[in-house]
Amino acid sequence: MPRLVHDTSAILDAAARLLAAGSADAITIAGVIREAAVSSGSVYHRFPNRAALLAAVWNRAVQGFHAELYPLFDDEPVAAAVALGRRTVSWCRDHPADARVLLTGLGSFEPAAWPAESRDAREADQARWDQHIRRLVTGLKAATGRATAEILLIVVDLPYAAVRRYLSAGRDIPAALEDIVERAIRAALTADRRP
Amino acid sequence: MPRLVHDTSAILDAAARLLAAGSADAITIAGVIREAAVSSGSVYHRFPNRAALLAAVWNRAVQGFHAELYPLFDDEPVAAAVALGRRTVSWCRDHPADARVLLTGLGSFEPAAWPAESRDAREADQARWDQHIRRLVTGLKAATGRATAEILLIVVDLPYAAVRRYLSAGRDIPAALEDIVERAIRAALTADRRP
DNA sequence: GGCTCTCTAGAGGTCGGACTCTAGAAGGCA
DNA sequence: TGCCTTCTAGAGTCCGACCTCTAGAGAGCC
Repeated sequence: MPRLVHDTSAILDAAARLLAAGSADAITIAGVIREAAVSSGSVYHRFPNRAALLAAVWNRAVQGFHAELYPLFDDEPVAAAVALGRRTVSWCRDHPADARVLLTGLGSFEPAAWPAESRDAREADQARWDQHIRRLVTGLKAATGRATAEILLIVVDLPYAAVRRYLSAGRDIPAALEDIVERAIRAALTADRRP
Repeated sequence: MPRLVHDTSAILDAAARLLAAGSADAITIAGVIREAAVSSGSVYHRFPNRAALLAAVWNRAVQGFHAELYPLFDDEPVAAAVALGRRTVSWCRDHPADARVLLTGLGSFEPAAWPAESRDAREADQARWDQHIRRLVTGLKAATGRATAEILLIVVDLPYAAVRRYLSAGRDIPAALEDIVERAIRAALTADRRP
């Protein structure tokens, strides 16, 4: 009988909680079994191995994040950059566990061991994301005269840096951080450049 | 007979290399034994356990980094902030393995399990570093009117974000990055603020 | 040469985590 | 009611990592 006593997302939630309490290697099958109060049979019925579980944790987090940001790319370049920075901050505040997953970085999730379908799903989303970013960079080059490396620092890396300080320490993200990020992005994108 | 066939720093170098190839949990005693071509007896003669080895790897990296930056705090605030940003970039280029150690973050090195003397050494250096940062923040508040959170983002987190993109991907840090970081810091610290 | 003391080599003990396997619980359907 | 099919429980195997322990190598000193 298809009973489905346990919810798959509850297992992923437990894994994300373990990660928040340590590193990605804190996500062990034994740990998930304890944290989610589930048997090993239930875990292995859903995920063929630990790598597939890690892949599911990562893909769920990154797809949720991207889905919230995609609509913001439609705006005019500088406005889009500011909106992306602000929304990055607020998304991290609203989804601290998934934010910790992204902060940890793909490399810790052993993507080389993932099953093919997890890898394909990730690459499909990554390609779509990269395409959005490339279009935005092109627009910002025309609007501000900055080079690619400079734009990526201001638009992508700076909001990441803003939230990292608080997420990695387990502290709440200050309410003023959106304004701080916006000011920094605007200043770095629009200030006069010295000769 | 005090023979000292193996150098302790060679063991730490091997550990840093293992970290660069993966996460901090890639630093296993078995891995160090292989990577440094050393017996387990030699490792445990120097370090009572794995936590002490991790502590030595972390402390060596962070102390080397801080030692290079301390002299730069003596300058006038905005100039000091710019110099710190530039030197952070160049230090990471010159010491990629240690830069990867710092990038990984203290939390991955299980500081709770460290022996007391490693913990004391870390806290002493951290206190000295915090004191320098606090003085700089005070100076920058007076010079620019920014709040603490905004200054920390611009001065501390932004240079970190600039190098992270390249270090985590294992790519070389571009020669232009110092200039990019300097422009971003100056712009964010000195631009007019909207009401 | 003998003695000491530091350091090394490497065999094993122990433990925890990944994964397998089998018995069975329980809804839907004839 | 009895069968099928999905899902669960949990015991058990295997493997790798941390750490211990002992025998001994080799410089310095008498």
